[in-house]
Amino acid sequence: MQLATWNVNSLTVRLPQVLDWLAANPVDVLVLQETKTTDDKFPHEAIEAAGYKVAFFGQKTYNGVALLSRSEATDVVKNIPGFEDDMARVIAGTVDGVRVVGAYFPNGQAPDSDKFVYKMRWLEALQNWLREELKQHPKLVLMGDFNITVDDRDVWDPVALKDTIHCTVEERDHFQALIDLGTHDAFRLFEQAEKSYSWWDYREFAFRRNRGLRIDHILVSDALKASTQACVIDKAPRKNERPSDHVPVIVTLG
DNA sequence: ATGCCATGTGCTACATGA
Repeated sequence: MQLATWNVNSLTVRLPQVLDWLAANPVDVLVLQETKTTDDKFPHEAIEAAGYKVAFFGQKTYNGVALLSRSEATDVVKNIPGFEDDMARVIAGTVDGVRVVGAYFPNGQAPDSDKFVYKMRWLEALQNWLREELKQHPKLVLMGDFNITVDDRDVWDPVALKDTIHCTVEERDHFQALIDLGTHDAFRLFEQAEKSYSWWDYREFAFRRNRGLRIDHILVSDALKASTQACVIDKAPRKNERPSDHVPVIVTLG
């Protein structure tokens, strides 16, 4: 079973690239972030024609998430239960016995901003919900755009970016709290090339210079760790015309 | 210190992203 996550930065713009990518990478599950479209405009027919069931949860202009799967997802949940949120950031469902949680974590803007306070509240709520989800569904995958670098290996210039957004101790402590619930950063279960990133700024030729961050992650629960066979970042779509600034991350479960 | 680019809205500039 293969599962993937991709922040597409507007599904309206990126739909042809998503369909091309799925044709070349026929994963069983793909979660999308930043679809940036309302549910009435979501391109579900094109996705279904490509052989995928799809659950989606969006809003105008910002955010928006989707869960594409070969088998239809059951027990679909949108956003974090009990956490009041104007923003469409989470979609979860059970696919082939695996609980899949796709999430677009808040950006946080700057460590001294109101948006950072919201990010911390959101992370706290996610952690509390995930603790319960893991009890219900030991086989769980949390994946998406975390907007957090796990450690300095995930940062192209850790000195210059020390304590800036995505690199603060507070954010990394929250990431560790998710790990402490009984999950594993699938990417680091395997040997990886140095300077592996999942996002590069559109400006300053950041991709060509490999000035990026690894902020898109896949966490597999304890019960899935032994069957986790590979985790890779697919940089190829970043070379497309009009690329997303993020690329897909893929995990293979045995 | 800011914009550098990209997206959506729709204000022919602004908010947001990371």
